[in-house]
Amino acid sequence: MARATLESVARHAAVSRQTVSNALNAPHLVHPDTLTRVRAAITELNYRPHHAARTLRTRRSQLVGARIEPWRDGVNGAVLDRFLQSLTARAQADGQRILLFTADDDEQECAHYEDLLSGLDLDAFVLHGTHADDRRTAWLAQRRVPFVTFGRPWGSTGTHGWVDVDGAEGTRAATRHLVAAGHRRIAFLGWPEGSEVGDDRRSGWADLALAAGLEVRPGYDAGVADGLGTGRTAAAAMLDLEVAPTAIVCASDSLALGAWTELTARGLRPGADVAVIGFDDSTTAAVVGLSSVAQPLDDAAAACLRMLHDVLETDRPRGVRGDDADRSPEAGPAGPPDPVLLSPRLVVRASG
Amino acid sequence: MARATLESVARHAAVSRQTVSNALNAPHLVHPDTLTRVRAAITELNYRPHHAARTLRTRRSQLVGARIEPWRDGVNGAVLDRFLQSLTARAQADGQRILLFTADDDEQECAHYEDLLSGLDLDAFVLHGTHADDRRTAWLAQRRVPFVTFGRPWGSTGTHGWVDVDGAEGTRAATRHLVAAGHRRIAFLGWPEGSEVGDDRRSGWADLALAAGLEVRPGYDAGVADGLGTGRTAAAAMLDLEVAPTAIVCASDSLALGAWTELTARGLRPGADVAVIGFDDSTTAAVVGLSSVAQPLDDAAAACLRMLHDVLETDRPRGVRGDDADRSPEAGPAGPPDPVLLSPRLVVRASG
DNA sequence: AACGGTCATTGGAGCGTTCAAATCAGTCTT
DNA sequence: AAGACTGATTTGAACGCTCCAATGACCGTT
Repeated sequence: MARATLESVARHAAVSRQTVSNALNAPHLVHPDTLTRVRAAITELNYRPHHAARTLRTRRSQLVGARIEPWRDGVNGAVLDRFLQSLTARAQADGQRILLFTADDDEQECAHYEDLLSGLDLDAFVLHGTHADDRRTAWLAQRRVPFVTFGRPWGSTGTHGWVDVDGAEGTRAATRHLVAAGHRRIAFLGWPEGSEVGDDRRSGWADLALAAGLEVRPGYDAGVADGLGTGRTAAAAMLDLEVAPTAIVCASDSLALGAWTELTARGLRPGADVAVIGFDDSTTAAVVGLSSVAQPLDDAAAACLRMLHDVLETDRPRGVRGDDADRSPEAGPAGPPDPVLLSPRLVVRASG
Repeated sequence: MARATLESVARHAAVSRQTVSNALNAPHLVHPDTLTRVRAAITELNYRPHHAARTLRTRRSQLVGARIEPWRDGVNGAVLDRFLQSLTARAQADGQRILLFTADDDEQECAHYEDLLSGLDLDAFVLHGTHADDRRTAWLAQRRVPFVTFGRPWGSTGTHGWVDVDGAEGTRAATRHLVAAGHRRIAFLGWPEGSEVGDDRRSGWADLALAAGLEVRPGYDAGVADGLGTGRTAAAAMLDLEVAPTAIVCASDSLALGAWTELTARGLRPGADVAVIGFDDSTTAAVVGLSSVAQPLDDAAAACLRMLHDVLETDRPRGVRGDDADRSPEAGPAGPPDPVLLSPRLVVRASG
């Protein structure tokens, strides 16, 4: 059976091509009676609009590009994986699709943008892992390509829409929870200074430690590379202090699980003897009973797509070609959408 | 600057549209001198073929669909993540792109196939997580849609191309390694019988235990749901046996890490006192020093795409429309490509 | 009864590409 | 020297869709 086209549906419903097209894309333009007749024909012939033909005409592909990472560390990899999963599900519900690509660095990523834009007419991109002076956002903004980032534009004056999870709020909540449980000596086990995400998470702990007048001793603030091994040795050093902390807030589950391992090795019970709270709520944390700060990845993905939707609406009002110079005046530049900063959720388990 | 088209390139090189098209798709048809001239024009105008237009004409989109999982367990999720990453990279190098979609079950997945095929003209699919009587493969095969699976067609007589990793070979290698190290009482900690992948991994251990005449006592073969907690309790039960095993081969890293945790809790050193070997080579395994069987995911992805390439070549010789009935005779049905069964690699670390 | 106005619908054109057939040299046959 | 053949290139059509301008039909107003 040959594929159904607008033409064949039109013949079947005794109307014109354009009316069928309108029934699909602008139902308010077509008479109710005609509408039902057309819709019947559509289902009967099992018609599906042909994506490529539509793209060719409208310059909209309903495709959103997302980079998949070459493999960072265990924790972040899993986070991206879950984010992508949510993104795919949300986009799908909205008639859009996620197209994957890889790149070794930001420069190569920009080159891929070029390919994907002129070759596949991608509508937009979702970036992640933003950092200060990110050339990717500059590249896209300059060319007026719609995009949003999962991750705020650290430092630089971001003129684009972004969605992020408030890391400081997460560690603050963790620390607050520990304070409420009676802890006064709460340490922070994070990454070396200089990583934006790490510094942010550290600041939440530091804020509350100051505000609550906690007993912060030298050695209560460690910064090591992410990993179970490094986390374990750093935790060991804390426990060996003359006055050891009674709780440790960590910048990642890897570090927290390292601390957890060290505790159990010493015969200490996480939670009962020394509290530990991780970050990212990995499945491992769930299994061993490690409290952790969970990022609302599904909400983040939804927010990204909602924002993208708005950007696409305001940017190209009604199929206007990208002829630069003369943008339709009534739409205006409209400025970037309001950023979204989501609060993470503290998942309390046995460890704290 | 308006986008370059075949037309504009043609004018610039003083040839016709079609010659430029040929220079790209069938260089042997065009005169060497003309070729260089056209190529110069292409680079000068920064021309990129327009994907949608080509798809509209040729019915080939260069797009391959892959399903991203709604989140299984930690281990399998990571495996899929790494596989997708490799798949994306390999496809990209070959001029193809990976398009993501999600589905709650096999039936819904088939519905998506329909959408993706007639709407987006997807060229092919890569499936994973195959099982006996998989309706997805039946659906695709019946409609003659090109696809390969990562995972063999368990039980059913698969008439499609597939790539898989030999799980039995992995556990066999692990067991062999332990035998070589002098172990005689080697237990297996796996999943309940009935899961195809789990049974396969168990069989490798069972094979070698028989062949090497190992001392397999009651309780040396456990089957529990995947997870750290379940693994730990199952391992505890083994260690409590009157004659405990000196080594444990596991069906997953989750189980192995559970066993590992139980060992350290008892003051036993993994490797020195009781050997433990996991499966899937997770990052956690790497960090804690757990030996594990690594799946060659990058090779698997490459094999999938190579196979897909072959299927696409033989199936639609030269842009032939899918008019069923009259397939070009010289190509013939050609049958499914030879399956690829990859051997996993045992990564030996401190634990065994 | 002629006029402007809204609503529903229509036909033609064009998006950028490839296919199929046609053209036009030049070379080899007989 | 006329025909058949090869190789390089061109032209028109088509893929399925949406944009745009135009067409009637029907309404109320002057």
